[in-house]
Amino acid sequence: MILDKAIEMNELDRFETFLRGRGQKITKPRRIILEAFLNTEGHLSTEDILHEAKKRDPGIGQATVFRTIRLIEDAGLAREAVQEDGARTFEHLADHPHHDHLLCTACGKVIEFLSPAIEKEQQKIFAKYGFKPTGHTMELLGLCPECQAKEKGVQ
Amino acid sequence: MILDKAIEMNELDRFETFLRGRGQKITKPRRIILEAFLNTEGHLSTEDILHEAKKRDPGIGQATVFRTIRLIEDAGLAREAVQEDGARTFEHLADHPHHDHLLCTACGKVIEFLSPAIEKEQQKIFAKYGFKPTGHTMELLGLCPECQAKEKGVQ
DNA sequence: CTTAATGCAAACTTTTTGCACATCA
DNA sequence: TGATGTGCAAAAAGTTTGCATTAAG
Repeated sequence: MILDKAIEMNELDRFETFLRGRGQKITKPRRIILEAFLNTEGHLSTEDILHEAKKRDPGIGQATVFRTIRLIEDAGLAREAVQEDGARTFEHLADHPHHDHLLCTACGKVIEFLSPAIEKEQQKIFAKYGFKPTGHTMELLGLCPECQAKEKGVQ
Repeated sequence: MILDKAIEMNELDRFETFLRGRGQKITKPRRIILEAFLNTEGHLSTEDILHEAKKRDPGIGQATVFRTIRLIEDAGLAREAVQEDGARTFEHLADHPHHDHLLCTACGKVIEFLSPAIEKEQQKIFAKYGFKPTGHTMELLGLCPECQAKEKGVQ
């Protein structure tokens, strides 16, 4: 708990520094929305974030959530991660340097992984086409062991 | 032209077989929408597809486009490829077995590539977590050589 | 105090649905 | 002919914007 808090403070600080740097204000709703986002694990939809924020302060409006998510993204604390079904979700970035996703198309389970071999190959692709890398996303889709078992049982 | 037509007939056939297999009907709007989609290169938005279909038959409604795109996807002839900005686009699949994308975040240019080394590593990831692979998407984001040059010039 | 941010509601955008009519098998 | 599909328009979702009020610096 103490550790969690420490990480969160750190991110709150980063967010505040970011806002101050752009001459923007540090407001209660912004702090609440960031906190709601940081304290919830996984891939959150805008709706999830609104819901979490409302738990903390029911007066929060969704417009503010949308506006603040954009700020959190700009501050480099969140990344939009589009799901298979096209749903827009956001994931933490600061305490999650970089990873790719392996997801189960049946139950929606998400496993995060990092493959240095793949990262290296990606750099080769960038170099081959003369691109300056700025980022990448990779999603591997499949059936997790549990869902494979379930599938066999049912059919 | 003759070759194009041959490929297209082939895909139309596949689509018709798919529909027949599900007891669904092969209608003029469905043929027109598939044709509009197949004859336009690149990554199409739903709007693009509607526009192309309307060129061929102005009577086509957007609801039919949405309903038919889903069929085309289900038939395995198209894949949804979500763009950086969250826009929903579709790309051909049948004449385009598999590839990944390298895209320029400045001008939106898309380069398709295939890296056997990456494909092999991906299989290892699936195996490591016991997943049965069903697909994957990978997008590398960067600045293309032209936009790098432009950036230097301006700044 | 001054400027920016908020919450609400209305406006937009994109996608889906209901239904009377048309079309395919 | 009977079931399915179509186009239209209305409804739903999801997101953004305008504006009077509130709050931060």
